[in-house]
Amino acid sequence: MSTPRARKRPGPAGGIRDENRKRRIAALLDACLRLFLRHGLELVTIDDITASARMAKGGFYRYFDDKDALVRALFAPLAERIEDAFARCSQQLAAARSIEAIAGSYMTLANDLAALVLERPEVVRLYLQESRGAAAGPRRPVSRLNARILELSIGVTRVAIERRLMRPFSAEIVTLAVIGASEALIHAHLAGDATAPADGVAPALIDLFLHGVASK
Amino acid sequence: MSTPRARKRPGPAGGIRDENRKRRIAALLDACLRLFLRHGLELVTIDDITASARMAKGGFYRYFDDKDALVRALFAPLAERIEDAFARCSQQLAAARSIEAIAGSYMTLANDLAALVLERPEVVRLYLQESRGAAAGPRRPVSRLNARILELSIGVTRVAIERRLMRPFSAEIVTLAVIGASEALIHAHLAGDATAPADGVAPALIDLFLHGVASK
Amino acid sequence: MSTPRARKRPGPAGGIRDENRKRRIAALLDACLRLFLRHGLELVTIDDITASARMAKGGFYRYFDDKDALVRALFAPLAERIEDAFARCSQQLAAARSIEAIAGSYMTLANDLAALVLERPEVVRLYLQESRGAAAGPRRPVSRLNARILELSIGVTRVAIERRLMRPFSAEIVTLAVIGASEALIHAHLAGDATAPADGVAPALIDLFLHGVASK
Amino acid sequence: MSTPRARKRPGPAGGIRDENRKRRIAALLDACLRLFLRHGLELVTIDDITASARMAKGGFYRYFDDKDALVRALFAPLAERIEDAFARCSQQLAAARSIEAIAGSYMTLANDLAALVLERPEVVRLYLQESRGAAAGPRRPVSRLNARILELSIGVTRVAIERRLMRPFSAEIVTLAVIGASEALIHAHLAGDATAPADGVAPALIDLFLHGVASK
DNA sequence: TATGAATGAGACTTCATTCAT
DNA sequence: AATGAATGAAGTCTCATTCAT
Repeated sequence: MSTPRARKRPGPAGGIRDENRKRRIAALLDACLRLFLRHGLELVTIDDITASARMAKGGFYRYFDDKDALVRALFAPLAERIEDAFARCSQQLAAARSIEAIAGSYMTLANDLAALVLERPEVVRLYLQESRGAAAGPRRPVSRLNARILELSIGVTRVAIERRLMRPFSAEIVTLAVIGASEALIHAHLAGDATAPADGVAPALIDLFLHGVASK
Repeated sequence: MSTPRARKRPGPAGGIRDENRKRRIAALLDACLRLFLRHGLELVTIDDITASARMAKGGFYRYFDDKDALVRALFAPLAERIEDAFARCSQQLAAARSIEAIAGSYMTLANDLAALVLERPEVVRLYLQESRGAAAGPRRPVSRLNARILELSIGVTRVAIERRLMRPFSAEIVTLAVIGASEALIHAHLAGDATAPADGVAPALIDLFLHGVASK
Repeated sequence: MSTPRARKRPGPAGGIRDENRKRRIAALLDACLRLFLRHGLELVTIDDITASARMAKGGFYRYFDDKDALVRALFAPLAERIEDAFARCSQQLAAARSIEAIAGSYMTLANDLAALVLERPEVVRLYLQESRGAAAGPRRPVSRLNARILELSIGVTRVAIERRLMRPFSAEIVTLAVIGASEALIHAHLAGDATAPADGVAPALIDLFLHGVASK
Repeated sequence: MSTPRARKRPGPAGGIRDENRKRRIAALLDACLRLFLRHGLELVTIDDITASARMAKGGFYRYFDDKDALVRALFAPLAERIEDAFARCSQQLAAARSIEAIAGSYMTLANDLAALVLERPEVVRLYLQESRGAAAGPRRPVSRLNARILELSIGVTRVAIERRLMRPFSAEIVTLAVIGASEALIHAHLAGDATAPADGVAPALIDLFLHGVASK
């Protein structure tokens, strides 16, 4: 999805220079992630980022063309993992012949995404923070990812409805509801909100969506 | 040296000057709402706003101290209406003696909030766009409103659980799920997203949450 | 030296309108004097002045073309009184035939100027505050007055030297020394400086300049 | 978000970058000194200064936080030299055992200050121009220096009176008179005033203050 | 006539980007 | 290759002056 500024890089891949390069890119991504979380994408300046990464301002432009490129690079691994998770689910769904196999496909997707949240909580939290904002300026790649997730999700939901795993709701409505609810819970959890419970959230949410809240 | 902002205005209330004043404030709020929706709070400049409202740059500062004040003014009516809606619901809940009365209280709340969405769709959409962003800069008042809504919602959810209207879920989990799902649907609807269905959303959502999606 | 904006004024001189006019001009001069003393000529805005005079901003421009005109009007009476005092002294000097008459002329000048300090302490203090500043912007009239005082003073000093009332110092040097010393003392006194003695300053200063400080 | 001002500079001290840095600071101080002298502290804008120093607007802020900091930097060497001169005088006074030694201490002070006037005539002239203005805005540091000089001067004057070098005048009065007279003469001299004599000013002033002007 | 609202030039300051060292 | 200094466009805000009410 994004590539650091292409230049002739001296030294062999994996050599000292290449290592330095990777280390600095990681430092920049780390720094901007922390700052973006606290202040939002727009208010953070290149100066803030390079200072936080303990490098000179000019260094930034060796690795990224501008803030947009940085944001793209920040979310690229997330986007890739998400694409992979949905692709796996779709493949399993296509191959599934039993109700159990279908349900299992969804569980695989849920597990893959949950794993992603556990592995990259900050990036996920930043995604949740920014994904609903206006698709302008440096937030554009985040908005694209948001739209893509919705698109992929509606796809797998349609299958669930077609296969009668689900009552015949509108796929869009169910998808938006599930995504909205999940995102709200994940966000509250990752934001360290005191009101956010930490354990048993996933089973409760699944129970809630499967059987509803009504007390009978 | 110094310039106070609020002064006594000339002319009678309702006179031409008072009218002008109201018209210009409305023009500013209108303009910024449009621009905020398209570009987000941070990227919109005072220049953009005054140009869009067809007034001189300096005019802005006669009506608002800065962008923060503008944002506060933009969301103040929304916040007030929301407080009122929850207050009404709380009063009804306190007075309710039957299950039906309790359920009715929630319907009242839902209707009040739905009416608000219909009456001020753009402000609501802007709220949804910005509410999850970092609580920094001009977005702070929006974040406050966001926290307040969660707080109020958890309050009414607790009652529903105590009164056995609901299976014994964690109030936080249910609240976050319902708010998240509702917001996602409202946002998709208001954003004019092609994938967003317009009609029957509310009943479908209620059905979904009450009885779940499981096909049996 | 300066005149309020010339306009056709309705009503008879001394009538109600003329009275109002005078009252408002006085209020403006009063207000600006207070503000100029505290903040200096440049930092005070028209807004500050009209607010302090409890009138609308636009009112200022009915009476003065701009801040320069205001400053001119503020110092005009002072300049006039000073011209008069020097003129009187010059006349007396020209008519003086005895040493005593000459010395008396200087005492008259000193008394006239001292009376001026007592009658208009604030304007005098403002003059002292601003007179040595750069002759730019609204301070120009003050600088002119400063130069004029020096010119007039050198004139009367020359006479004192010619008439052998004084040892043959350079008139410029003595004049600058006397003016400088007097201004410093008056300024310290008017500024309410704790280190500034209030009584017996004039006799001490005269003694000092006549006979020196040397202890013999 | 935020930008700290002072950082560690690259390159060795005395290297090209360090030299550049010093050259630009000097250019800024030079430019502002010229402009301040002509227009006064308040009327000179950062734009004027950077244009006059032939650098970009934003460059100013790499070296100074704002105009106040610039003024402080401009007067700092002067203030330091003045403190030193008074300290030297005080030490000599404390060690003096004879009338001649005491008088010599004052001559040392006078010579030190005169040397300062000769070495930094423009800054001294600016000091004289601004020192009596209102202690507001960017002029505050100048006012502080002014007060400090008076304080130090009164201190050394007291000694002269206690040691009977001087007739028993009020220390404040004599100090204010001497400072006022000296400043007026120095200012007239530095301002290149046609009426200001250049030579023999100091001896004449000393003679004047020691023995007075009276012709016998 | 009096009021204060509107205008727009201009001051201060920040910051993305380029570039000398 | 790395650093941070220079540039200048652009944003925030102020204020003298004009003008509608």
